[in-house]
Amino acid sequence: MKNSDFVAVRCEECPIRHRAVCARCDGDELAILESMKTYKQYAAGETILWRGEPLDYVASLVHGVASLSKTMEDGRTQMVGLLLPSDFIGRPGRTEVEFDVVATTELTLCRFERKPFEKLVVETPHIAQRLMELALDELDAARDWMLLLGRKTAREKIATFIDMLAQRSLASGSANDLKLELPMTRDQIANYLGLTLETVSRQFNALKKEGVISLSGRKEIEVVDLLALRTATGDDSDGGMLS
Amino acid sequence: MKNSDFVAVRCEECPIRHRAVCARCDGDELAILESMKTYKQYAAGETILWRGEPLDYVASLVHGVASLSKTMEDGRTQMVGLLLPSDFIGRPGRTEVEFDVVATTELTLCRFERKPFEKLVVETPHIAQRLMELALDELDAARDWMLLLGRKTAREKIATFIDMLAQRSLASGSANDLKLELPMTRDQIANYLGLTLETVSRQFNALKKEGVISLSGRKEIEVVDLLALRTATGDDSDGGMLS
DNA sequence: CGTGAGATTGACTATATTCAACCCTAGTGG
DNA sequence: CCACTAGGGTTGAATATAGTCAATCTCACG
Repeated sequence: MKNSDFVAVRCEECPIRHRAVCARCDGDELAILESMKTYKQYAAGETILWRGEPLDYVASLVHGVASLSKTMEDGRTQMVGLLLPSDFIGRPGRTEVEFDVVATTELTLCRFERKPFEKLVVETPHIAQRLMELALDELDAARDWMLLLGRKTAREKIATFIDMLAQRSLASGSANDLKLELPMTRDQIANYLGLTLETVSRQFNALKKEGVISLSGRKEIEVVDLLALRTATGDDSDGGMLS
Repeated sequence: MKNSDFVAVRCEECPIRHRAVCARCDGDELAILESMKTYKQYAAGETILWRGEPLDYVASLVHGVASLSKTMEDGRTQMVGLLLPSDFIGRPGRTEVEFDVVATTELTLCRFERKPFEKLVVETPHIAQRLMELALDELDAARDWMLLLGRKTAREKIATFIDMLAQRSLASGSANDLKLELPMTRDQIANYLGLTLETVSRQFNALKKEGVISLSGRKEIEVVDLLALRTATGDDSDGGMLS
């Protein structure tokens, strides 16, 4: 489904109903959220929030992909998070974010005004609990990424990145052939992995030459040899035989 | 104060009373925690929790320093968090940790059995809210560290590390000369910064040669030129003039 | 005072970056 | 319908930065 096809839906039919911040809500709670929400679309490349900008809305990502990134004075940038459908933007008790939030694909947000939402969080343990879980999931993801950034080789970084996309594709139950669409340009992938875009390109083509993946077009990847890919991530010695 | 001198205290007199998970608790809530808590000491180098081990206790770090680290099959390790006094170990809804928790100095924990504590969290919004804040603080710290790991040079990493220690020393109100004690060995610092211990050593001595810091003994550092140190972190162009 | 873990230093190497040229290809307008 | 163009991607050569391996030093401790 293309993002531009998206139209507002009732919460009960929302594709992220069971995973977003509203996951634990019962009917009454959902009705309140329903009355508060507004949808907003963004085009690929558009900045959703600038670092330091006051945070008037919080939101759930309905579909599409967004990135969180930090930039140094001299222009070096590092992506510090990747937001996928059901992920949450904004946090209780903070009035601004200290990174940029950018749409890497077309995307749709389900937004709530921050102030009323914060009031709702206090009154609704189901939402507070789910927010806590989401924050802890992000923390786990950040820590895995720290290991990647600090200790993995370029090859392992690329393999880990592709494997992550593959896992997600399999988990989301869609076609279980391993054809993936890259949600980012080489440059953005480089910023995510702490590499340069040239190194990203070289490693993609090295894996292709070895027959681990195949590439076609700019954003299509197919995983040809999942076992070899797993081995190349450096994460485990058995190439993921247990999964 | 040496850790070994620490003896159990009443919560009201606890050094981390206003920053730990109990920060928002009123007298009644504090009385409940008081009745549940037990103190436990660890020696420097001792492992507090192994990755994957079942989590029977959660705890606040009363004093000393602990580290969270992940290790790859081939032995490469990356520290993914540094725990300072008032930081919390363990999390609601998870029965194990997926990193090792190690004491880098002598330290004292204020422990609670996990099950009763989780029950208390549900019944006590003051604790749940504080846990959320602590989790978000950790998330911010992790993201800053991702920028460091992914994009900073060895020199910038070392300067950032020393600056962080200096900030903390100033903040904790202790003597405002900039003499610091390193809470870790070169090897541990290397694991924190995504470097090798040789590179850590070389960069420390380069900064010393340039007169930015001075070193004496194994763990004593003095910041001689804070402005130069700030500049060397790469974080801002003005060397921190506004602070 | 001796010992050993931790730290330093040096020489060499490897990996990824930098700089530069060139190549696709999707989208545009003639 | 085709040629043009620009943004993204690839490839190569030279370089730089941090890693590796190895020898030596030094401090803190018994």
